[in-house]
Amino acid sequence: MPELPEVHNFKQYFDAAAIGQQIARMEIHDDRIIRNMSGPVFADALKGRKITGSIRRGKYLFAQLDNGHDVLLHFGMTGDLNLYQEPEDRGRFEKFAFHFTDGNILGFEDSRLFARILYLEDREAYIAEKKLGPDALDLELEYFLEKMRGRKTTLKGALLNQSIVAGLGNLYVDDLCYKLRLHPAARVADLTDEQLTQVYDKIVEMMTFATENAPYYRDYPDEWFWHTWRKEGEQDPEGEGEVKIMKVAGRTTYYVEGRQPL
DNA sequence: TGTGATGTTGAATG
DNA sequence: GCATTCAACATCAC
Repeated sequence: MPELPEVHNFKQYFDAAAIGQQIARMEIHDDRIIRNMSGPVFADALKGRKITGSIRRGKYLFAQLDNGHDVLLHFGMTGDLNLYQEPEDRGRFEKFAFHFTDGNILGFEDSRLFARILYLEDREAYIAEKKLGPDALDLELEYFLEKMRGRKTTLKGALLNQSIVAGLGNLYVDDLCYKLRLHPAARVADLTDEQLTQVYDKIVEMMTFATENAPYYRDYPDEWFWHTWRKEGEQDPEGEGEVKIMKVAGRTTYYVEGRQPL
């Protein structure tokens, strides 16, 4: 479940489990999600290292090592972390695990293998190469307006583009469009600066709420469009129309016909 | 049995 | 070089 708020939760979990820990050894069951080296080379690079901190940018979580390098943890669609002590508590989908010197084990699980794990000598160079945009919580209005103005793509397509803003995914973008009564397939170029400013404000508001209330923000289901009632044909709880499904930017998209006119 | 899934990417095209 | 679109990735669960 990884969009920005979920990765924020992963960071909190990771920090509590791993900061200050030394890696006694890595256990690797399947190295297909390790994208820039083989499993044995990855394990060798990490053995003996200490974890000193972590940095989250959008959906990317960089685990910092005591040699100045980083391990990038990107959770894909189904990535997860699992801290345990006994081998029998290993998750069914664990792909590799950090074995710390104090006996704790931090497993990285991923059923669908869309996660991306990279050993990075230069985090900033990687971010630049990827053209990864600013984290949604660090977004500045002027930057956002300049990046968005005149784009020919859809509103949803632009908000999913991690080089404009890092952190939004399919669910939160639908949520944002619903809240602002904007159609996800609206052309960005057709939106006014005033509308783009509303989008900006809503991005910051939603991500701030979710992270400040982490990990309990899901206890506020009424805050989230997708959480409680997202099914085609249902009525908008605010009485403005019927839920419809369409493909936008290649993703299944839910919106309320009438409430979100094109 | 078929279908779709909270994401990214490389290739193709404009 | 940039912007945009889209199939492909691999597996599981309903």
